Amino acid sequence: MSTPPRSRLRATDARLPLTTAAPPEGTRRRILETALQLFASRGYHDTSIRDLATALELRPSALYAHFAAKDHVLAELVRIGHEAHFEALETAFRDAQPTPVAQVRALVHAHTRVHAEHPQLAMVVNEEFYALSQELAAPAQVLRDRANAMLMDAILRGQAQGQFAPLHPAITAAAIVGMGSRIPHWFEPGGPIEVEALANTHAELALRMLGHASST
Amino acid sequence: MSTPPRSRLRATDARLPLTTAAPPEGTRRRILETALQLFASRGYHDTSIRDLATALELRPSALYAHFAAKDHVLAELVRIGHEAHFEALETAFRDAQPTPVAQVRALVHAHTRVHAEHPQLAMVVNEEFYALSQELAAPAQVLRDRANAMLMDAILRGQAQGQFAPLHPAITAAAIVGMGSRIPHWFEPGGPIEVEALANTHAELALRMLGHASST
Amino acid sequence: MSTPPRSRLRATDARLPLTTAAPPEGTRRRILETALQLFASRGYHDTSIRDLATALELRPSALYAHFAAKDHVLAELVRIGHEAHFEALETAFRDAQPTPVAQVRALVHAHTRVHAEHPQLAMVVNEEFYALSQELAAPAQVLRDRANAMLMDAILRGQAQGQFAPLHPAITAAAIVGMGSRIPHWFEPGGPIEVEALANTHAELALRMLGHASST
Amino acid sequence: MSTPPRSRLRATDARLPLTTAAPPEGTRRRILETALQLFASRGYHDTSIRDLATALELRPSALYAHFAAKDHVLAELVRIGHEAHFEALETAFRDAQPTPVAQVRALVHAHTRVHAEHPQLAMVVNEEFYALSQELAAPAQVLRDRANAMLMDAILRGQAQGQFAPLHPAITAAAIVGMGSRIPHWFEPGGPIEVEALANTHAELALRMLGHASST
DNA sequence: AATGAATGAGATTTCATTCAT
DNA sequence: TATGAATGAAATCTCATTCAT
Repeated sequence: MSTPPRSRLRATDARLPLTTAAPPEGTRRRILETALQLFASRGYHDTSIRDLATALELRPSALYAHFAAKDHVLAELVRIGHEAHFEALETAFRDAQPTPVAQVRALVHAHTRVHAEHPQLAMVVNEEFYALSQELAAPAQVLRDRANAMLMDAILRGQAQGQFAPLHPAITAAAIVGMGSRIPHWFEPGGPIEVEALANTHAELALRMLGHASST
Repeated sequence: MSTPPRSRLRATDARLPLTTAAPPEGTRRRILETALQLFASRGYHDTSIRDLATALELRPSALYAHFAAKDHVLAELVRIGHEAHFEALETAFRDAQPTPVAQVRALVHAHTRVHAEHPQLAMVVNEEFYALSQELAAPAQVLRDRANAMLMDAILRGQAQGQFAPLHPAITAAAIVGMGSRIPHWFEPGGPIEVEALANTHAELALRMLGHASST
Repeated sequence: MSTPPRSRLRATDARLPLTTAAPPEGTRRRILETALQLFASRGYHDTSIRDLATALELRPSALYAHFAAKDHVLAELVRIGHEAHFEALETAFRDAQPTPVAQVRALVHAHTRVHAEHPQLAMVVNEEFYALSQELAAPAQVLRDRANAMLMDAILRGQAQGQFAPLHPAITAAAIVGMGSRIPHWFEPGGPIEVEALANTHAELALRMLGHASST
Repeated sequence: MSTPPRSRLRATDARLPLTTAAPPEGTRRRILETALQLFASRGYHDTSIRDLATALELRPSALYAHFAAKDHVLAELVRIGHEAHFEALETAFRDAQPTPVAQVRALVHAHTRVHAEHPQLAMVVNEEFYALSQELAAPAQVLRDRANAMLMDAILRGQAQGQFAPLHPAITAAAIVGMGSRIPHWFEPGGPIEVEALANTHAELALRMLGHASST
């Protein structure tokens, strides 16, 4: 933050609610909500403890009653984000018809919804993840790998069963996952595009990329 | 950089050459090359002038004979990156057959090549752009908008001519552009995937997303 | 301060008390007292935050809990000085007989006392005022203008009533005011000249300059 | 100088000619003229070698072919100022009738002229003198003391001869000298007051302060 | 006489954090 | 749970100056 007036934000700086994976109320929750907003719009390294305290109308030292250090706040947000994401994918997968097409559709739909409904969390999870030490990032990394595996697994089963004709499964999977990651960079909640429409469109785009016949 | 031992990097920290849009040699060029590497792997705000000077085996004050301020180094990299990107797209567009399909294929191919051949520059251009003041970012923003317009224009012409059946042109364009932006996050130059293969695959994926008939 | 050994001081470096317009006690008061001494003897621009912190047996960063920036310390001293000066003049004017002669005598007497009793504050107020931005200097400028107006008004009334025969009112006013401003450059508190004697002498000199008949 | 926009100047920043005590032409002269302007309006410590070089359209290192160090530039200006001042006083004294009244009138007239015609030099001589080490200031200090002695001597002779009735010779001398020193703080060359009128007025004010009978 | 590149010291200020209260 | 005061380290940047050219 600091002195030079930065007018452009990376992401919306609206005050968005946290997911249910966060603590329900109290100062700890307020800190997380405010940090989320600041980390998303200015970045972790460009947000100081003083910026955070100022936005909370607290003194910097007060934060240390709730978090051991600045990076623990980020780690908690990253954890919350990954848990919300993973749970959404797991639920979608469990509720889908047990076919690769249905599963990919469900996974991409859920992946998109999470990114569009929680763009700040998605921004922090995707862009500020690398500011964490390996130790603090580890729990999130596990979920990240499992989520990717779910999608890759469905793609490969679909290919084996002849429903998909991917040009290159790994490249295509990266493209599909990336479609979601980019959402907070351009999507505006409350704008002209509905979250549900976006999720459906992304699901169909994924199937098109995979060469699924009926998706024209 | 700071204290906490960060083992994971955001992008390759290999020493990659700059594009021809950069100054040919001398200390200014060395500063840009080194800054590119550091900004790409650790981020602009997590790279200090001291880190940069140390990597260059110079004293911090020596940098100020070449750049007025830290953000001017970033601005120059962002400018170089956008110019290289824009020139690649322009050349590809000019050399392509004058049909929407050929043009989209050429644009996506070029877009992908630039991101895969200059992943550090792509990372800095895409992720650290927001650290610049509006004033310093303005020249790059112009090129960014023009590049997006080139693609969008080809998509809409293809749709009008019946070669494309996009589900939603704006969402699809964002997905296509985003495919490139994500490359430095996962693609390793010199790894198992060739740049040319990646570029061709992305071009075909784009046509599939646009619902181009023969791309199955 | 810096390297070159400066042996000569501009003003006494004795530790003089601040006026009652200053905060009564605490670190903020200590900072102001020490800054006053340093700014008066070495000048604002030649006194670093480190010099100030060293003299206070504090770390430089500790000062920022009390003042937002170095120039805010100067601005506060300038404010205190102007308030003490203006109040002294106002009180003297109020308590004087309502004749121009008595008023000029009272104003010059008070003006002189303030400069002789607070030579460091007078030095900082007169010589370092220009180091402040217009914004920070504004409150002091208002008092300065009002004080000058009080004197000028009395002079012009005395002239209109025939008690004064000034050669040139504006030049004479500048000379009278300047007599006070020069005090910290030569007057030594505790030296051979008493403050009260100096104040009386300056008052009579002012009346002589104004061509007041009985002042021989 | 530096970043914060300082709008108020201590003295006129017009480009005024140097006295004949300065080198006649060439870069050394240009440096002195430009330094005079900057030191007078912003102060010695707030003017950097870079500021000076920039104003001269030279590189900072070029200055070192002409002056050994920054303080040598100031010392030279201080020397020039004191020589011009002392010569003016000496000439005026020599040409005056050999009476205390005529000598005081001549000395004050010359003292005033020098300050009014060279306000920048007067400002630097009076306010930045203290930035010099004792060694560099010594030659100027000699002239300063001799000039004060000339005036004090005339005053005491006039008192002994009954032409002056000073309330306190030392205080009065300080007031008379101070009248001149204050000139650059308020007097504007080319403004409504002529230099000659100012010099005459100051001379009469001095005689009034000294209690000279006919000066009413 | 002037330049470009560099330096070592130091400038002001901000950083995350601690600790007594 | 929060505060005010303080700290040590580090941030960006400027300083006067040097030196090879």
